[in-house]
Amino acid sequence: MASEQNKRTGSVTLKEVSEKLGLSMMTVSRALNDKPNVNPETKKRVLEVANEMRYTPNHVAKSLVSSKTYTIGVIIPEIGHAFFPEVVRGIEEIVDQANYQLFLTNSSEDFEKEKRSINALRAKRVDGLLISTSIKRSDYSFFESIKKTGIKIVFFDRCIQGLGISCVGVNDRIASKQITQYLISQGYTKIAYLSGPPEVTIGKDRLDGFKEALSDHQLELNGNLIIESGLTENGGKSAMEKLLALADHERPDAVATVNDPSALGAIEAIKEAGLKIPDDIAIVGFTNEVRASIVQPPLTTVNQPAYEVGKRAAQKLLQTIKNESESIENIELNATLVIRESS
Amino acid sequence: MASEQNKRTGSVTLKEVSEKLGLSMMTVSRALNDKPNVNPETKKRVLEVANEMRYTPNHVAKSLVSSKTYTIGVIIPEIGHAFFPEVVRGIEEIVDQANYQLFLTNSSEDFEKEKRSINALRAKRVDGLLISTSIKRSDYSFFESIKKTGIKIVFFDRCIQGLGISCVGVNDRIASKQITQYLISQGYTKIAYLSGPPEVTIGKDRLDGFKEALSDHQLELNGNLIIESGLTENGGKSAMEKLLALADHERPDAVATVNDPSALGAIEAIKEAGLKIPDDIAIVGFTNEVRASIVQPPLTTVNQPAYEVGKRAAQKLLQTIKNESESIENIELNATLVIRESS
DNA sequence: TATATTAATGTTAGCGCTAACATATATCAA
DNA sequence: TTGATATATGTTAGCGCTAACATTAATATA
Repeated sequence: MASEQNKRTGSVTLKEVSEKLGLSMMTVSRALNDKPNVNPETKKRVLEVANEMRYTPNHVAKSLVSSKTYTIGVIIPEIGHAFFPEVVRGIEEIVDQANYQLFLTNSSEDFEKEKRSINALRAKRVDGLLISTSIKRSDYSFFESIKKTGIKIVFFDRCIQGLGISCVGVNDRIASKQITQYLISQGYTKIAYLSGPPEVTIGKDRLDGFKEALSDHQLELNGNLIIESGLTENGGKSAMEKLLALADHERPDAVATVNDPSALGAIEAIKEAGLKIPDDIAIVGFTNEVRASIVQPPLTTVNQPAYEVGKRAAQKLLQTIKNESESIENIELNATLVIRESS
Repeated sequence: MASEQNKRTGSVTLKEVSEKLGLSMMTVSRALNDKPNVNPETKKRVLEVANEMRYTPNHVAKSLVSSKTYTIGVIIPEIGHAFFPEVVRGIEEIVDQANYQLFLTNSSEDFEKEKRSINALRAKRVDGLLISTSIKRSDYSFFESIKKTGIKIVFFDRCIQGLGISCVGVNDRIASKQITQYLISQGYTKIAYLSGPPEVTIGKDRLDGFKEALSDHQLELNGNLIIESGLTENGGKSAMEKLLALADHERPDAVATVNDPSALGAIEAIKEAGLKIPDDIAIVGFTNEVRASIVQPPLTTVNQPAYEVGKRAAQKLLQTIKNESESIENIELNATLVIRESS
């Protein structure tokens, strides 16, 4: 293209602009960065010429000088889960407003990949990291060691406690308690629960909330009515089939579930058994994914403020980056009940 | 923490590692980057000490030297649309395999934001850009000008032709033609169409495919049966209401639509009118979003290979980055019909 | 008038790294 | 023994930019 272009990279450098103007690089730099002590007319000329030459500042060089990259890294366990794109939308909005850019990596629930990504992002010198971890075991030494490097981190949705790292999540225990209380208030008494994997926080917290609601209302906790379904539709279906195979006097009149897919699977099983929802068995989900409103009958569930989680996590991270002494917080957002016809 | 840490950034530098080892920076650099002419024993020591000191190479500095950042930028119109997270998943997979990182920005269908993001990413010196543009007008001068800067670009899903930029998309015209042909093969003859905005490629292409299928089968094109619905559920519903208000002899026996939301809206209208699907009116969608399989009756629609679009686009971009003389291609992936009960 | 003050610009050095060239030592052929 | 060749290491310069200090010219103050 134009003759002023740099041979090496194809882009115009400060030096080239300053030579064209007959000024020092420093003056041009000051003019372009709104620094004081630049003659207004000089500034005008600089801006004109820089524009004309299509000068684009090299942020790589800027970052090397300032040791700030204005980038953050985001680690998502699975972008395919409807929850996370919404979180990312929230993060992106805040990050964009602050003129940061966002590196996205999808760990696909693979902790090895997550580690590789985090290390790559550290090498890229991101100013901070927003992590929803895929780790299932309790070996948090990796996070301990990267915390020691001083990089700013905020966890979201899937948090690890006790590391002194801020976290933004949804209070799953309370939400699960609320939706169970709702079932109880509707007069159901034999309430079953399709639980998630106990080693994952959401699995544990939601089950805890369920149990708490029962005991608050002096309802007996029947161990036979708590079945592990995992987080999938298939899991929900086969778990429900087990419940339906119980003797009449044990059979539940309502089912709470760890998430919507699990509830959707359970609905299938109930329908196949020729039973009516909610007349024979009521059911509630957790997540409020797209299908929840359209399944027959529409599913009562819990809406998680995904977008808000993203926004708050990003805000917290940017504050932590800006302010060396920012406090470590555990921010829990409240989910809301979405009452539909399945209960 | 450890005393070897750099005062400025908190991270260990090559210089610090080399001083500890009593070697020159160059030797250490060579050892760490698997360059030839390093004594195997020296290399071993270097690796040990670097590890011990938790040395993390500074890619910002590397990038400045090499003018390669191993990053690409991805511009998405709306991460909230189910199609795009899948595309991103495909992109991420390829990009990760090649040890690149991915900057994600969500333009929210706002072209001004899109431009700002592209410029910011250029300043960050991304090696390439993957763009699904939000532009609706036909002023492509912005893309012409950034193309001149020499940055590598591949469009995906929403392409702009005639700029000499590669593109990976789904052949909407053919897919739309196929699903219409399917309706025809089922014996429907009075087929209506709920169209998208004509100024968007998908709006135009899908309508074209519909028309082509009709004319290929010598079916008359009744202008009254083509109604603009936009891309939303509400639009689909009110467009369908207009069709239902037609005189009996004009009323369609089947409806093809520009996308699933529009079809879902139309289904609502048909149900409210007390008509049966597909007995009174058949309907087909386009996109195969999550709700399509769960709506009553399950919706016959077109499945777009979103994940594949992402993969191919990322592959093409990486090739374009690697190979200066990579050809400009227009890659069209085929959508597949998903036959369900609504037709 | 001499001197301090401010405004506008310039020079130097360095961010962390590596390419390119330079040097030292060991190994080989003739 | 001499120089040629290969191996291992070191030195210099520079990527594009800016902080910090230096200089010059213009203005204000005593």
